[in-house]
Amino acid sequence: MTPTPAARIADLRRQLEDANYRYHVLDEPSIPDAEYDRLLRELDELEAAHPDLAAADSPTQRVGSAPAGKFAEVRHAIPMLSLGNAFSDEEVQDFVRRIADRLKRPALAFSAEPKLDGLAISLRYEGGVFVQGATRGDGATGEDVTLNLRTVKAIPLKLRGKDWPAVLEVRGEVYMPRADFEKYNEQARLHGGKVLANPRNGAAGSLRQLDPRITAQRPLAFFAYGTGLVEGGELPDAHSATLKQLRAWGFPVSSLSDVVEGADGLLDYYRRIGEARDGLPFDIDGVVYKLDDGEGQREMGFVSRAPRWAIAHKFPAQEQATTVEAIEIQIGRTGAATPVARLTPVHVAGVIVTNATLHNADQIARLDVRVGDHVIVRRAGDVIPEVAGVILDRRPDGTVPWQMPTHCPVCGAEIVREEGEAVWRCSGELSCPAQRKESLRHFASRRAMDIEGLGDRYIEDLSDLGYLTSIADLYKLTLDDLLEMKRRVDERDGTTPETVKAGKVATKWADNLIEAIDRSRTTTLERFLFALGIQHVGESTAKALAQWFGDLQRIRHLPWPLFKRVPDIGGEVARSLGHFFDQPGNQQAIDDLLARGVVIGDTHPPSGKLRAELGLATVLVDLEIPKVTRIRAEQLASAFPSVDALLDAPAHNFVTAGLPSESANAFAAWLEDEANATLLSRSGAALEELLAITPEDVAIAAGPLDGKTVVLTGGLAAMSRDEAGEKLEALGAKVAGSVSKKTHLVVAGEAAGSKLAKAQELGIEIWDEAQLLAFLAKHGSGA
DNA sequence: ATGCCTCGAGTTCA
DNA sequence: CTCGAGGCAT
Repeated sequence: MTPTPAARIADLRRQLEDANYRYHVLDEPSIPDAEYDRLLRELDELEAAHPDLAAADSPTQRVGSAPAGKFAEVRHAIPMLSLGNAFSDEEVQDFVRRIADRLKRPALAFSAEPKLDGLAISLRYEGGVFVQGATRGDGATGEDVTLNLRTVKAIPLKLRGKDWPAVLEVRGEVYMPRADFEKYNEQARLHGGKVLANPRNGAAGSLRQLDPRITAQRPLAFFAYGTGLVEGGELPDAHSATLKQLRAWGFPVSSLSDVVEGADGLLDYYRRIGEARDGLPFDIDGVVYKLDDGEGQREMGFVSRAPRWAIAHKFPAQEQATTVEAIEIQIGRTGAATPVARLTPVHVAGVIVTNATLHNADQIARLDVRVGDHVIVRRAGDVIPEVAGVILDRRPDGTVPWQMPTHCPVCGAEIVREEGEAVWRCSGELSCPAQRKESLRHFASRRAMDIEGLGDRYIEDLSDLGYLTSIADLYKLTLDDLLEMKRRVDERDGTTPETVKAGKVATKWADNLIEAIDRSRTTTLERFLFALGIQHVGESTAKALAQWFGDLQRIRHLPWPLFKRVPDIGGEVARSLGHFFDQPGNQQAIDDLLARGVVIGDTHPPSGKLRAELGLATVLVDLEIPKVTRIRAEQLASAFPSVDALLDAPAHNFVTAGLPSESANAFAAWLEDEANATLLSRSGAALEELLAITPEDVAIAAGPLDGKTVVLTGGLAAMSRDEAGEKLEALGAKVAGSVSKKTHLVVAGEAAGSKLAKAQELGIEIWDEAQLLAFLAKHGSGA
């Protein structure tokens, strides 16, 4: 028999409330989401059909409709207190000692719980029904956000069980679980909505929405941690028992809450939670300790607005709010204009942060960071601070969206962006002092020419005073130049000249620098190529070029298409190389370097592999001639004996060679261009030259690690990672920078991080340092 | 075209 | 370390 509507409604409400309770309080979902939605819809329809049976505490009534004009003020009957903070073990021990002294009791039990990074609120229940919710505000007065809080499913609209006080105020924290925060932002980004800065701000912003329907869209959750006013009923004396009671009434209470004894117990709890911190589904900024027994609490009382019986023990902050004082741009070696936020200094995770990169203009636009904004700076797993988001609620009036300047702040040249690229670049090239300095810095760096002692300061001074205009000038510097420079810097800055102060010792740095420069004169081809700072040519590409071509003279005059024969060099990198060597200034610099004594020690003939790769057909393909595909190139190569024959041939001969007229015409048209014809001619000549040389026999002794890809991570004690890499390469291994499916072996040193985790995930063989050393020793290259 | 996998480039602070 | 993008395999 069908139940009466009233009975069905009551049944549905009970089922839905129960599902809510199991989901949010017990953390044990009892019915699938779809089933929950179906029941909710059925209840909604029944209530609509029977308005007389509607009720404010029905699960359908969480989302009201009309947006309120603004929030009313709510005076807290019992103020919402703030807590004292402890940042060190000593402060916690002091806290415990103070209580023990005053209460004359040595053994003290504390209720300890994680301190959620959310928003403190107070919930008022009358007769077991939720009637009002308010923010903490200044502690005495908050804002009435009842309608918004009703949408938070973890907050019961009606208490469970029985024997609840006539009036009950429950205090707790509204927060946004991390996973939901990520999911929400992903959606927001996808649909161009507002991205939340972090979970805490997400929760705060959501509760302050004037339209509860918006709040209902936000994934908010709640934990209860205490009570306020209680009338017409009693709560247990101990805090831990109160939490238990709250849980029974239907409030979510953190399962991490615990009762511990004494200072040692507290500190142990702190460490336990600290270790679990990263794995928790929500953000916490510390733990809270409360004296567990109520009588003791009453005896301890308050200081101003904080209880003497409780304290918050904070973790070092991973995130901090600060303000953007300016957004400046920095010009890199390649001219890349990187915006950097100058911040009001803040402590984040142990260091003072004043700068944070904003990556590029797109990133700024995405976050909409403006000068004057309050922002959140994060120093997460890694070391480098970043701006995680903007606190829009606190944006001052009159800010304007940031825009990339049109001209370089250093040299005044235009700042331009290549089609489809994310980075803007200063077009000043080497006429831009910033780019020149960065080139010098790169040239002198450890992995390039390795000039010890030529730090940023000297590069700055030497180039500002005109001693260094190009990298080649380095090898022209004399001791006198350095001393003169130093004297002029002292004069300029008004500092006391050290030469006068300390006599002979002060010239030591200059001697050392001259010697370091001298030492760097003897180098390897790969270091030299890397040091030149050619765009897209890093260590790895420089090494490949050195191995394949073997000689700077060959490389510096090579037409760009031939670079493409080297694995991992494609059109972009090849063109970049060609462009670099086409600049007379660069060729001059190379001549100067060689003339001033730079010696490249490891010149050798091109590799045999290169010869195998070379041919007229490949050159034609590499030239990227429109409509000339591999097949067409091969037809041309077999019909014409040489490049010269191609250049002399009339266009119709291409058709005779077998090309369709479309390709033949395109090729002929391409050849019309003088520059193309020259490039083809030069490529042909280079090809013949290379083929004429007997290639180096690449008889590589079979190493134990041939064909294996190895990744090094973490710190090693016996040697540096670079050294270990060299030794592994000597045994035939390819040393890669990141772990992927293709990695065969990961060597994990001290404090290995994400790469080790990834290796474990992929089930890749992992060695510790001892295993590595044993292996190296066994194969004759011990430490 | 699409989706890895690498490499290059840029960055902070003590 | 992270992001962007070049190179290459599918």
